[in-house]
Amino acid sequence: MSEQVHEPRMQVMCEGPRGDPEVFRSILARVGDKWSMMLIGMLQEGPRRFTELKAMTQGISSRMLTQTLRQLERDGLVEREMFAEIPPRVEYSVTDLGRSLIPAVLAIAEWASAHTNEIAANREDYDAAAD
Amino acid sequence: MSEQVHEPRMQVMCEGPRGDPEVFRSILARVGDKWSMMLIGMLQEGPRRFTELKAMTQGISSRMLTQTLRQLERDGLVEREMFAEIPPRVEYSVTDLGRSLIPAVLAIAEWASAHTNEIAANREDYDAAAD
DNA sequence: TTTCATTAGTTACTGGTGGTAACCTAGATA
DNA sequence: TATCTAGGTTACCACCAGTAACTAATGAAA
Repeated sequence: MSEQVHEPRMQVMCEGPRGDPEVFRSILARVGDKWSMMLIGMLQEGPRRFTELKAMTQGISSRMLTQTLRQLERDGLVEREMFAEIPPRVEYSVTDLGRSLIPAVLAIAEWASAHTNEIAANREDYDAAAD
Repeated sequence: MSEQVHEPRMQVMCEGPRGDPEVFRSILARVGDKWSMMLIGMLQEGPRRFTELKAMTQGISSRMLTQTLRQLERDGLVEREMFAEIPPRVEYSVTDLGRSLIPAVLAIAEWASAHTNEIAANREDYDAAAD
């Protein structure tokens, strides 16, 4: 009776995807993750070594870089190739699946970029109004 | 010399947006947030009261609902209207800014939905390979 | 032969935050 | 007097993102 029917396109946001909702959530969380999408962006240009990525991603720690790359690898968005050399060499590259994610992320990133100042202003107003 | 030039469209993901990078980051983080986009999706159909939202968003606690709505309000994505009645009545609605975010989020959500099973399989393979 | 440098990490620790359960307010109702 | 309602707040705990420091293995340098 009081049950509302969601628009079909919104359903994916509210009710759930075609698979496990928890996996779905974790994918969205990965997009919002501080480092993940930055790394995917960097790897788009070609394979990179651990130290290169660490240098490009200024501010990231070894632990966070390892952790983020491992998660991306686990999801199949990034590939890791290890060479048995001394000193060790490891190359990371983005997979086709990872590449296919980029346009969608770019859309969000561009919205965010376009509205960053507006939102910053909203926050200032809100905080200022808090008497 | 060895400096690589990023594609301009990727720049927004790696280097930064047109505004404060921290604000930009926090916007991406909000998209990845467990509840935020779900609430925006629900409010798209029209204004909702606190208790309605709590019932629709199964699993959320009062504290988390308050907190998430406050953040969305602070960013200017959601509006809060309070009526001086007893018992109190509060209505939340999505703003134009909030509405403008939806298509971009939908693109991500649809990618996630389409690849949920593939990624779940990748994770199983990865975990199984961990000897 | 004792250092040092290099690469790709790991380990111990800590602060912030997501989440639960219990409580609060003010008036109407029984 | 006790209970119900709506829309929260408070006290509390557990987990996890993030930092700083350390490590393994080897070749080169002194």
